[in-house]
Amino acid sequence: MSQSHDVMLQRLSRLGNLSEDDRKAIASLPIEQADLRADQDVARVNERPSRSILITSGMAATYKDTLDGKRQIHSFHRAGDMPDLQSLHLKTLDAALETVTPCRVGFLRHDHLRLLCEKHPRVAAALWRSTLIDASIHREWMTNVGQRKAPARMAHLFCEQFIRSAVAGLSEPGERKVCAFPVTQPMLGEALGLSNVHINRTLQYLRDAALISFDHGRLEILDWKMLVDIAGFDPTYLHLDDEVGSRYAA
Amino acid sequence: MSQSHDVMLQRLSRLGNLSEDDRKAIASLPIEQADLRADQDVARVNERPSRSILITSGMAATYKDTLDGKRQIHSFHRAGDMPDLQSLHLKTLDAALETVTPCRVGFLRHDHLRLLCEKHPRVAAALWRSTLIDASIHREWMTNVGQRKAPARMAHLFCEQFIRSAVAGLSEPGERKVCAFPVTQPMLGEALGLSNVHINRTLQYLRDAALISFDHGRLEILDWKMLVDIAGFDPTYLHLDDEVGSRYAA
DNA sequence: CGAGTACTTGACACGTTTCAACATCCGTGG
DNA sequence: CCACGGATGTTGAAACGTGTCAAGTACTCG
Repeated sequence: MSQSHDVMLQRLSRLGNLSEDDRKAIASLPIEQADLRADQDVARVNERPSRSILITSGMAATYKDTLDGKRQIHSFHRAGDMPDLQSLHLKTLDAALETVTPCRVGFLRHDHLRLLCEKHPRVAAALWRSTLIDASIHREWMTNVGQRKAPARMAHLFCEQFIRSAVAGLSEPGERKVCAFPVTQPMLGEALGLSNVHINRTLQYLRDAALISFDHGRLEILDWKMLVDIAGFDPTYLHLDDEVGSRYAA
Repeated sequence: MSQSHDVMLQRLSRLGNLSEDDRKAIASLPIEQADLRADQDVARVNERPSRSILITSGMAATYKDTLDGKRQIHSFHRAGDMPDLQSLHLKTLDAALETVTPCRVGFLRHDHLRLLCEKHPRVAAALWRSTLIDASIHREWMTNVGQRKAPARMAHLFCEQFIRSAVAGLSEPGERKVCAFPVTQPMLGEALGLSNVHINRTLQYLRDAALISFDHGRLEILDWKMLVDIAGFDPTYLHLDDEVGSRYAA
């Protein structure tokens, strides 16, 4: 059992009620591991992959380029995420995937996954559920970019990223709300639909209000309540377990 | 076999290769039909539904309200769409659903759907695929709202809506590109993240450029090539069949 | 040490929102 | 049949948020 198996088992166990048999099937799934450098294209638009990727460690992002040279980041992914699982049932990739930091990834062959799904309906349901949560996050981002002004939009992203870090067991231990968020300001802009200049100024605004600190890829949330308030943040869309979710409820 | 069965069979056949046995199973799925008036809430955020909805005729929209009273429309749905199919594997609804026109809908009980999925993996795959296409559309909308200016954004929506209408067999026959798109200008604004005033002006711009006509809920695309160009539209994200898709390719 | 990338700042331009008023359409009841 | 009311569409002017341009600083990596 590789580190990838471990990460995948943990994630799927949280996504559904698996039997011992299901777990064994996952554990014996062939996974090819690889280590990737930062800022590498992992999958490109219009490709027709025969395998999907599991992030085992590090951070990656999915995005889409516009014809006129802009791009929109759709999501930041951490250990346990399967950013292009959709390709299991959609021939053509409609979004690209790149590493943000150095990543360890696992490659899951589609034929193996399909067999697994057929024999283990609960695993299939968990994987399906995973893609449904991605869609839910997309809906929230659409709402974020479409309806909120820069400060709220950025605050919202920070709230989400901290929770996702925490749930993946990656936030720093202790009282304070600290996690890695190793993105540049231009990338923040591409995620939020704002220019890098405006990102810079909005960051200053949130910093000056003593709500967050953010540098060297490290995010600390100094005033969770206030940040949630500014963002209009409601974690329902992350579809966390009831106990986990209530910890971050508005 | 009700009209809803008919619509569902057509849709699922297009989403996957079904056997005769699969088709029979779908045909014998219990579906409760209902007729709804326009502007009715069908499902609300935070509900925990035990059934999903199939649009059999008419148009509906999914959306999300912001805490400060704005709202973002996530998608417009027509015959064959299952706008809250996600609830099959996500307990809590994170988006609401309302009718835009009078609709005939079919209610699909989750327990029946789960049984169907377990016994008919190809049907399961088709349903899963359907939710994955929704997610893909979400990604494109996020990109649209985040990166494109008003005219391109609106042009993009019109391109998509015409294709979805056509694929559902709802566009008017003949050479000209005409379909029903029965939404008000304020609703357009909620879909595109623009104020109703600006929607009005952008509409005038597209009309004056002789690209579209749009009134009384009827959309005609007068210059498809030019509209696609302005929008930066690429239909890949709709994941149409190869033959159908190439008809609208850039 | 040098070069490129990220970050920061200021001034200005532009797209979009807001506000307010008015026109038009449509269904309903008098 | 017409009068009415409410929602929808239209217009103008001003305010605001965000983008663009340009220049300079500070990192980081080779």
